Amino acid sequence: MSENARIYQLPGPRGLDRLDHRPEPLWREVLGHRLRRLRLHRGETLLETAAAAGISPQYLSEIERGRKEPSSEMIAAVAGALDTDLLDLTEQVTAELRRESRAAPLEPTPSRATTQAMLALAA
Amino acid sequence: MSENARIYQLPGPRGLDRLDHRPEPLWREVLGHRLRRLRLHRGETLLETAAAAGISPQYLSEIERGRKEPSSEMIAAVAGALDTDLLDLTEQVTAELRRESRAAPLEPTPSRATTQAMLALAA
DNA sequence: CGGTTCGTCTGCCCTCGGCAGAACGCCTCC
DNA sequence: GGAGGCGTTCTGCCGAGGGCAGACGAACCG
Repeated sequence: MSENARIYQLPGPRGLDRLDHRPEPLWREVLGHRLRRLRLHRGETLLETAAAAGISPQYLSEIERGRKEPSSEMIAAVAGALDTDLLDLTEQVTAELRRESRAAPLEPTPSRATTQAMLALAA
Repeated sequence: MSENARIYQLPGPRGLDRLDHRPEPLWREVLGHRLRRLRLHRGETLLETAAAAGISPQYLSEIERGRKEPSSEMIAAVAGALDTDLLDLTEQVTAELRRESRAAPLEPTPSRATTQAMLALAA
């Protein structure tokens, strides 16, 4: 549990709760976000999931943070390691994108303004 | 319309109607398939859509055939050229994956056996 | 037949995927 | 306090492959 507490102390909600500020986030961002969510939900470390997927933990970290563009085989490998598949993943990515598009209206919602203020403080 | 007639005379249904024989197809295959469907539905050539997306027609062809792994920015650019977005695309990819998973039960369906016979003849 | 259009093949430059080692932050223990 | 362990991110770098231009093949038309 201490690991989870540590995770929540990471730099900011941006890594976990906010995607990029573009009109629409990029595929790798949403995907990565979803993969991290799944991994944390299973209570696994980068090391464990990466090992199960046959990749390095460093690389999995970058995938989750949308820093690298995983190949389709990599996506499949990580999905397998998380006991899910491409169908589930794309479904969840779709759901997340839908949530995002609803959460980004022309007028800022209170939680959105709060998040931006938090980001300004962090910067 | 002659262009469409020509398209249907391409090497086989595999390019358009059958994805890979793996338990689950790869992301780039389903995505590419979907992108080609969209483009053809709009009656556009590779040249037109590629130009609108700011990429080469050769490259778009490869993306559509699942030969190359497009970056997230490329996916967004092609989506934009096809007047769609990532949300729509992932939604359709999900739908297609669902269809695929239903179309691949343990016992072969008649259409599946027919397709395999066709592929054997083509090989 | 030659010309045109469309899609695919091929070779290649250069960007970035994927890794290993280093660094960082946090926690526990002595 | 320091040492050690753990989890994650940073950094540098080799080689895989993204993306392109030119060539090629198939189909169609006059």
